[in-house]
Amino acid sequence: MENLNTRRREILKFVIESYIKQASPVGSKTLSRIPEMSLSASTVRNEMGLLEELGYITHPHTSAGRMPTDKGYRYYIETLMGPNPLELKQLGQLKNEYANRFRNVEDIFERTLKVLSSFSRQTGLVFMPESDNFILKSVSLVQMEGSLLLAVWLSTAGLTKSFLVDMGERLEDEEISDLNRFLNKELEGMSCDEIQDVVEKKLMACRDSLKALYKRAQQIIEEVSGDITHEKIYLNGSAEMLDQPEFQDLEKTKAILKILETKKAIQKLLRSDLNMPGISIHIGSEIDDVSFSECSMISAPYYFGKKKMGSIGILGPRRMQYGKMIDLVSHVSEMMSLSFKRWL
Amino acid sequence: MENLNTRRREILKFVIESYIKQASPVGSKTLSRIPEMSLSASTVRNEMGLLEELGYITHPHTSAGRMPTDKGYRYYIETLMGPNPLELKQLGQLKNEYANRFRNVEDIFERTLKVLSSFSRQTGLVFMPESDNFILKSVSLVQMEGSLLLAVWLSTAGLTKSFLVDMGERLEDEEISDLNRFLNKELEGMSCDEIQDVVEKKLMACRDSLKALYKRAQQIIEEVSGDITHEKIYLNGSAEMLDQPEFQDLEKTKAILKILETKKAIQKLLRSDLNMPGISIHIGSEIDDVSFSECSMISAPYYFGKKKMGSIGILGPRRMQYGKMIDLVSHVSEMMSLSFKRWL
DNA sequence: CGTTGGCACTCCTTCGAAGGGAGTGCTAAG
DNA sequence: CTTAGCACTCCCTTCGAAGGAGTGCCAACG
Repeated sequence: MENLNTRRREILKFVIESYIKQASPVGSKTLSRIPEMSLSASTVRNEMGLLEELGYITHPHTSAGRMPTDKGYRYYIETLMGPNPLELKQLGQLKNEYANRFRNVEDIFERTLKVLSSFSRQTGLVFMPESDNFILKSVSLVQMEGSLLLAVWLSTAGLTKSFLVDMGERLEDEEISDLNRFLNKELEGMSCDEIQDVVEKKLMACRDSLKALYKRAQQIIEEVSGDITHEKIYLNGSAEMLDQPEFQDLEKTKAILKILETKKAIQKLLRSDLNMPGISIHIGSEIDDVSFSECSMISAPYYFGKKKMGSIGILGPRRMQYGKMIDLVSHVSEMMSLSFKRWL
Repeated sequence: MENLNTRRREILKFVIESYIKQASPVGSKTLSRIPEMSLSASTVRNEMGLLEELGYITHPHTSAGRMPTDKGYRYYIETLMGPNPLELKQLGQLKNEYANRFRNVEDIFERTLKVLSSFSRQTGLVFMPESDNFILKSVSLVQMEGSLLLAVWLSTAGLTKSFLVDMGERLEDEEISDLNRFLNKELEGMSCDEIQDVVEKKLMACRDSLKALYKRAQQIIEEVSGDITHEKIYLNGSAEMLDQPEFQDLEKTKAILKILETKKAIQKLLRSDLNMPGISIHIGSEIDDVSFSECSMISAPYYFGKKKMGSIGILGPRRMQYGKMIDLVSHVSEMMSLSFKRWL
């Protein structure tokens, strides 16, 4: 990698930054004109030829200027790019979005999604994995019509999920409240997986006087089974980024929109990013779906307390302002994580 | 309206149906070729000229065939269109999607959205209005860190919403369960609006011995205020319909996608449709946003018991198979409503 | 009088050729 | 090593011609 001397790095940097700004290939003449680099177009051409040979830049066709490759972008992000944080004003607005206390977790997710898309003007991503992160805080049972019972599960993070369970016969009010107490006592603080695995043993061992209760409890838990949480992913703001010139090609754009709508590919990527520490960046074809060869994605985890809970990110044209976008995602993930602290 | 004799109606019908199928203007020669209508192209031309004068069809330019106007489509739907229900196979698949019992309301919404978009291959719409439909079934209070209490509100329809409330000081477990019982007893069966309006009077009048409890209750209710429900609208499946030829124009397509993403316009339309009985159809410019001049929307209400709860629908190119689509929306709304019956 | 064939006309679409422009690669000289 | 010059390549836009589809109108026909 280190076969680039200062001048070549300068040239590469300028090519990339100019391309990010202008969205059109940059030629040798343009470069020779900038005062800091007092070189003739011809010299620049030689250097650019070399940079192309090394795979950092490329040509759409013979008589066009140069534009960065994935490798070029990556080198730029890792080595060339100076600090380019959000402007203070933007950062202030961003903080403002998280200034009010949130009354429930759903609002945090919603706000985060909106913030990501509106500040980046690209597609915002919020991902919550199917997880052992679901730690049961409480269960509450509500009598419904006939033999039906509604079990509302609440996680420590404040997420609720309800299940309608048919108990076979209508329970007495008192039986329900006994059951309620019992479930809460036995299951509180357990993770999703534990509830399934351990519950049988634990409940099995309970005192004979509670056997009836135990049977009921099992009935409920069976119904709920492994389905207390499931992966969720939210996308927003795809339309606005379509104004970028890379989305001129109707067919390609449609393909991207279709894949975004299924959410699968993005979901997979965010899931694997969760295993990485810190911020992940995928550039162009590094996203394995061909349709995204003109896109990049930046993601970062968010935390519930000390525990990684999920990840957020943005997806936009490969030609994006990486510095600012990385800063954005990183700030948002931090502020989002902070917002959870009331629930701890 | 009734200035159309049989032959003209036949011609209009054929023009519309052919245009729906082929997506390109239909000329007099095409019409004269069909055996049922043994007329010369010239005669057809005369009739078409008249139909155009009456505003049922139009010309993109002099040397193009005819295509329906909004008025033409409406006349077609209301008068010309024969019964054109879903095929039995499709209907079977549709019913199959609702064959399993749903374990919670969110699943019903999710499934419905998916069904609408996948069967129509257009954008599916599910709308839940901010409503007096929220009838409180139960509240459950959960102790969180410090002085925080999480209040989980459950509606009769099985929707939950949670609110984190700062009580100022940490409550005793017993106090919480008293409060819990109290709230449930006093508020159960009340609508969203009533909770706000009546609660003060009702709680005010309570026995002195409960005054402390009352104060606490009020604290919680204030926090929750009018925000127990808010309007929700879900869209899905916009990408697939972009394959239709009307979405060739990139700029127009972008405009549509942008407006779909804000959801506002659609939301407004669905809201007003709720006041109509039965199925609503909006054709082209009848949707007041200009971007939708090439689109139509079909919506129908769904019921929770006897009560209108919200509406669902589809949005697609104006050139759609109205018969089948109306049948689809109507079946889905019915099946969705049926799915709620377990909660009643 | 409704129906029909004929015909001129309009307008869109496609195609290819021409011209201009931008940028390159190579070469030779400084 | 750097630079100026130059031929070359390829894209993009413009333009006009050709072809095609469909109309509107007119005159003739039963």
